[in-house]
Amino acid sequence: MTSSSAEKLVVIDGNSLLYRAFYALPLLQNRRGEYTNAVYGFTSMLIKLLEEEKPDYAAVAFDPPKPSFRIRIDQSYKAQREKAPPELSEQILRTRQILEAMRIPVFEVEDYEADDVIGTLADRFAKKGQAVTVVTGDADLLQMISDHITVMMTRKGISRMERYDHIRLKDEYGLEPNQVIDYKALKGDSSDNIPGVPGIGEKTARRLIEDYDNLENIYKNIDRLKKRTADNLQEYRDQLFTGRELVSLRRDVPLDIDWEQCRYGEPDYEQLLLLFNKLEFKSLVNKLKAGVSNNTGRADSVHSYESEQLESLDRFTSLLDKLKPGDNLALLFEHEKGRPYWKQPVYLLALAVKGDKSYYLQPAAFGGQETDIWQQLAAGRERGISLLVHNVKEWFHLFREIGLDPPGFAYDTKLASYLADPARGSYDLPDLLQLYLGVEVEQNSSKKGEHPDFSRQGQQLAEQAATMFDLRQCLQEELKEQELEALLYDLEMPLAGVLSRMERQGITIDTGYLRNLSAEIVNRLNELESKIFFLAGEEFNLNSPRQLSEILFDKLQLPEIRKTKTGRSTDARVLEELAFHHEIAALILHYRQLTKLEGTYLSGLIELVDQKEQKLYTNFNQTATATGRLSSSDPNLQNIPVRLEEGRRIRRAFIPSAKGKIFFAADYSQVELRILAHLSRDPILIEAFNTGQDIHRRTASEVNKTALEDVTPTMREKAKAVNFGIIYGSSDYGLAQGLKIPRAEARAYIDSYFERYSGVKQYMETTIEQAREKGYVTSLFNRRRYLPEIHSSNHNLRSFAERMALNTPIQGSAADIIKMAMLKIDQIIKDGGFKACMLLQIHDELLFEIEEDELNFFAPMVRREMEGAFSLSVPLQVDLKWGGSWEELKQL
DNA sequence: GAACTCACG
DNA sequence: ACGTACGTGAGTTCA
Repeated sequence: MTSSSAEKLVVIDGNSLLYRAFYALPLLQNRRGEYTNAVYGFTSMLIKLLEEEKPDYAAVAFDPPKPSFRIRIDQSYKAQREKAPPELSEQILRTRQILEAMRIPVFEVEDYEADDVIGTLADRFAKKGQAVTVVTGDADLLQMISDHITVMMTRKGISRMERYDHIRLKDEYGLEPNQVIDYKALKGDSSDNIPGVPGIGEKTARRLIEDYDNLENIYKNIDRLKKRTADNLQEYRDQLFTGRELVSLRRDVPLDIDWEQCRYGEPDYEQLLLLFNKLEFKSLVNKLKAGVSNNTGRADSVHSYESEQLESLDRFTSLLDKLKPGDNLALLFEHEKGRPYWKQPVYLLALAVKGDKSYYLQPAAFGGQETDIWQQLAAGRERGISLLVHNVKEWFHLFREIGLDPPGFAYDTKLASYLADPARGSYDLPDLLQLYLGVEVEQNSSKKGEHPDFSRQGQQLAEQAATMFDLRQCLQEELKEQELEALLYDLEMPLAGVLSRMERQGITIDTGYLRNLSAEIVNRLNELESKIFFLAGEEFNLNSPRQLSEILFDKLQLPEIRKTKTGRSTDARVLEELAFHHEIAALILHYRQLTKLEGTYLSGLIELVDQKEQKLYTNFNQTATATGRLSSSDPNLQNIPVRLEEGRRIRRAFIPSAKGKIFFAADYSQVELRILAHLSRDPILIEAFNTGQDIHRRTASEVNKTALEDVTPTMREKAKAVNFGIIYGSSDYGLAQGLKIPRAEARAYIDSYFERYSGVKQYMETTIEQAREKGYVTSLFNRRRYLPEIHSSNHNLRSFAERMALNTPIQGSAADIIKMAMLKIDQIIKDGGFKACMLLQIHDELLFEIEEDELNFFAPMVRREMEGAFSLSVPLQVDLKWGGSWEELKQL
């Protein structure tokens, strides 16, 4: 028996556990499409084992890729065994990386199996009089059991393991450890291709061993056996002894063992966390973190959560003065509530010094000296201190608001994490800390109206600041791997500066005009409402689709065109149908149109106009879309009506901020189709753009196989819809809806398109193929979007992912290009002494307000920079317009 | 908070 | 047999 003072070795049968994990768990994948089930199962078994066994030493053995010496004893040994499926083999490398991060040595010896290595390790360790636990799913290893060696066998799935010592072995199998070999040789093993002896199965083998102890003794007493058994034993004697040789573990594998290297201590937490995050093992990340903080002394070296409030400017100054060039400072702050957010006072600032303490302070408490704080931070940057922030755009705002030039910021964890995975829902710091580091930060628990506890909030923010260094480390490695660094440093981070200027500039609104328009629309709404109620024969809530559908389909018995998830659809397309049956439908359509205008764009916008400046301040969100586009919110100025005349009148309220200024707009023409031409290298598409043809007309002529001159307006309209469809991922159903034609006809258009544009067809096919292979697609600038559902067995989800795979490189590249152009133009405005201001970006269009007399210089510059932002295999074309309001822009 | 509808590119 | 065009944000209703 083992004495309590003895040290313990855990030695693991790597292949056995990995196979077990693989088959016990469903085929899990991470969002990149990498299979992870075996790694996950293996790792969680390993962690559980280490927790329970608390070994002093640990080692793992793997089978080498080539067959062992046993193949020379018997050519058919393991011959029938199938190769591991690729979904499993691709997980071996990751498993080894995990073991490396856990600092557990891996043994793999050519010409020997893992079992032999385990036998040798266990034997040598046990000979020192110490305890060994062998972990496996393979009963062969039960032969190792001794006073010093026990075997943990995996059972059912991955959650349970059972320990075998010689008592349990005797109880369950009726065997002594050294009898395991003879027993198995007798009964055979189909999985290792050990034939055994015909007619002898588990029962007989067990009885024979029980009665006669070993093979030699069985043969000595062969006369006492049943004739049939005896005959078979005689006939298959050679085979039986060969089998025994195959089953016997070697305990003399030539190994140089340095036991100190096997000593189990601290894993490399950072490396392990990084791996778990890549593999998306959320529960293990949490477990690891929990383990880390339980492990006393370790928590402090991972994160220092100590923070101190700075009560005076002197304390702040001396803190900054102590910092040396190359030091890192993480910064977070919080505004008071209000709009626009960047005009609100900062009530809390938190700082963390890398490798040192963190601090928080209340800038307003320093009286008139608040500006000094920001000045000193900027000066710190000048002295070579790296500033690490989360959402650099807010910092640009902060400095501009107090009239300082913003310093350079070294890293933005928000933008970095967006590039690492732009489809994620949230980029809030606490969420990222949870996701990447498994850190559960205390969230501000003060409820509305409750007085927030400043020091508590300060400590929370300081704690978050302190963890940003580890977050940056993770993100830097991830971005380097994905080659996203240029996109971060040269595009998104500088763009944040441009966006902050645009947001600050705001856009002037003619509120009086908007109010008049609102009044007019409200009047017309009232009239419409009365007419509708009269036709319906009763009053009801027109804004409720539910009540409306009761009126239309139950009371008026109009035909139900389409269903929604929960009821009968009443959307515009349905109402257009119904207009053929009843005059109420057209009125409702008009009502809907006007309520939208009134609610969202008239009274909705008026409320948001800054009274003092008569301006609207939008937010350009840089981390909102999965494709790389910007979005605009509070208010959204990227969806101001333009298509219908009635809505277009809203734009008349958007005016330049002063006399002598005009609006100037520049928009890319057909940018997405041009990008498609470039990406697909389709000769027809390229030629059409290179010769400056009307692309929809050309498509119509190709698809209908008619001469360009014979294309009718209807044909062109349909071709336009087809071109849209192609960009969106082309489905016949979608095109049919867009064109209001039968699906078969839509199918025919698409087929005809792909017949002519075979380059596009091929591009689509290879794009989907690559998405499947890699699990993601990329834009021109290497912006990446993961599409985990491309592997879904659900047809619907998979088709969605395939259309995203087709659309994202196109939409994303267009976003890359206009962002690049914005950077260049912004730079030139600053350098060239232009008074122009960039106001809005609407995906393929930029709106500026400029001095009337600089139009002649400014316009060609903008065209040059936008068209030259990136060189495609077709020209980029930019159309220019100008005017006195956003409504009346005339072609330049 | 989900569902529906609708404004934009 | 399936049921969808791609990407957003905002207002309203209703459970």
